[in-house]
Amino acid sequence: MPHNHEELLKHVSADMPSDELLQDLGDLFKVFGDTTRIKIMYALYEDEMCVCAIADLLKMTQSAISHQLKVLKAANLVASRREGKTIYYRLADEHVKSIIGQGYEHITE
Amino acid sequence: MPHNHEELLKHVSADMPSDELLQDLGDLFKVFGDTTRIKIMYALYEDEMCVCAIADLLKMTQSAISHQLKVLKAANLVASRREGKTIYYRLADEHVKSIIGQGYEHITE
DNA sequence: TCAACATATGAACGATTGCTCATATGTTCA
DNA sequence: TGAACATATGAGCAATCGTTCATATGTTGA
Repeated sequence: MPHNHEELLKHVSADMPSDELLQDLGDLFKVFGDTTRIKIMYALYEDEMCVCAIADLLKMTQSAISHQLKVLKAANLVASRREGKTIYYRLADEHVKSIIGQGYEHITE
Repeated sequence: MPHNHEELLKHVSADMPSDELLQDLGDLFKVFGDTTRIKIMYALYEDEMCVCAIADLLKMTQSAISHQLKVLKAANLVASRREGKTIYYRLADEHVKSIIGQGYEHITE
């Protein structure tokens, strides 16, 4: 007979967040899971930037950057403001820095 | 003439980590970017668990869990020990909890 | 109002990902 | 040693992802 985990499972599943929240968590981290988006967030670490400056910095097309900014914005990781023709993006809150910071610590150990 | 960001770019790119590190960061977060793996990490939050207990808990096949544990282990997010036929997995370090914790805070605001 | 600029968006395509299925490896006990 | 159990692994397939290309939207100044 395969071994029995009934007790353990009862305990652990009681402490598990809802499937919906776990799905949202995965979706959030998926946004961090791409080098281009990580670079964009790092670029915005200190100051806001317009789309074409980010494109110049990363040597990528304006379109590619724009698509990724949309993803970042949908996840509430960046915010933007318009100034004439230009749109400036900035990090939306401190979580971005602390999440990246923790990741940084993990890989540089 | 499109507008000029030379000064800004010089400053920002000086503060950017290496491409290799940014790639590693993206790869790390990619591992967090899947609901199954998030669930596994949550299951291990309090205590170690064997593979079949995790499979039972998540109602998934042993094979699927085993594949994902391999990904988690390659990223140094979980560690394992053998006890007879059974292999117990546990979280590898505190970064897992703090990264998930920061993500949790971000989405529950 | 129209040309130039800045950004956004939709379709399409190649690459990556997560699961399943079949099977292999490793361990215990009779 | 061989049957039963626990886990790992490789191939294959559908689904998702990130980019490009073409084009649309929005803003300014002449």
